[in-house]
Amino acid sequence: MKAYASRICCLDLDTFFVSVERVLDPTLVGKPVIVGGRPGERGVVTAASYEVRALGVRSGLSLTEAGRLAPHAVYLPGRHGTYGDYAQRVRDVVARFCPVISIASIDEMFLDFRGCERMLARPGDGDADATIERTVWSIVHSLDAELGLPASVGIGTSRSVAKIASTLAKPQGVLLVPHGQEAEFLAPLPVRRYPGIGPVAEQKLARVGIGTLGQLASAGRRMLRGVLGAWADPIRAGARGEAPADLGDDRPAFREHDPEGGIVGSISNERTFREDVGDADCITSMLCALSERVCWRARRRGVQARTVTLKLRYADFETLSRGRTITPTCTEQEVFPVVMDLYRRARTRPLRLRLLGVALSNLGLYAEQGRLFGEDTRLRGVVDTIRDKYGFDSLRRGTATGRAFRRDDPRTRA
DNA sequence: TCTGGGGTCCTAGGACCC
DNA sequence: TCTGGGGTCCTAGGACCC
Repeated sequence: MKAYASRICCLDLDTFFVSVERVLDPTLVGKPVIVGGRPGERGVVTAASYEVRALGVRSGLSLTEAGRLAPHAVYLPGRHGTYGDYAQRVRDVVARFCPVISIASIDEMFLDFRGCERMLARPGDGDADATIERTVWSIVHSLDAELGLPASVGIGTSRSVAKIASTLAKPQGVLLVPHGQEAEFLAPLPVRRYPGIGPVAEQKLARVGIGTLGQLASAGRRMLRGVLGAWADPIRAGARGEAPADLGDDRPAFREHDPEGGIVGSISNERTFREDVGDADCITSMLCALSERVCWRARRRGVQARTVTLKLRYADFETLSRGRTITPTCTEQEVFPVVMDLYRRARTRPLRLRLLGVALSNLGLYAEQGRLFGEDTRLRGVVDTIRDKYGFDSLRRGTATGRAFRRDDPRTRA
């Protein structure tokens, strides 16, 4: 039996948040549903059912605009903990069919069937592609039958092709791009379909007369480098269906750690105020809460951060960030003062604020250190235990000011 | 009609060191 | 004293994804 020609599958859950809401409340089936908040609120659509997509509502659209386009839709605030639980159930189902899974996001994952030939093959299968397609349909049917969640799958020789195929397969379909036909498959598609080409790159390409992936594939190398920079070669190769140069395809299935032993990634929390804020106490309180939250998440992951970054957005949407590299930490006692200092340096305009954010990056493995012992640590251990069980918001710090971290302040005791 | 929140990755300039 | 280049780290910002 011949081996699979580097078969990668992209499994994407259709309108995932809406689908979960419909599982929990079947009366929503067939109705126009928008997840993200209520019209008029500050925020955007995070998921839109097909019924409202027909009206022009897309995820990312402001709720105000959504309210104008679809005033009679059912608006739901969203419950991300629940969506996360369902995402895990989906992964459990998929894992029964495919041992190598790479989680791309809450509603999307990549499956690699290489090495599973003997395990999957059935007498009726014509060839390897038929085996894989049949297996993928089994997954789709299982997700539907066991969880009530529709999914679509694209199959190809690279992540990019598989991903594009999965979007074309919707709703609840499977699309396989045969090996050798990638370029042909991609050629008529607009460049924007290619993962990594966003609005800016699309505009740049449009200016030099490139609108489709076929045009991009046959564009001159030098000219393309002038437009896209270092991106040009890998994207051009991808558009030609050349999998080895395809962006991101050499990524390991799970990238928890980098080669140096550090932890890849960052932890951030940010908040847009319901109304723009100028009050100093309110700002300090928010920075305190954000510091506390990111540190709690860092401790849960067992990591410490070497970089703390403050994000600030003024009422006129001007956005800036200020960061600092510090001795690795995962405690708000150390992070909050840095955040406050960064804030004082960043806040140069008297204009009210729209958003504040705190991010931890440059993460490393947690090492219990001497300075972490003491009453603060024990208290934090208790607080963390409760929060791990009931969620971060089960406990709130009883303060609205920056004095929260003074050791002698009784309100510090959560 | 203003534009969320969680991320990843890349770029580019300056500091600093050899 | 002047003149370098290369490498790495730090910082800020931006494109992009879901």
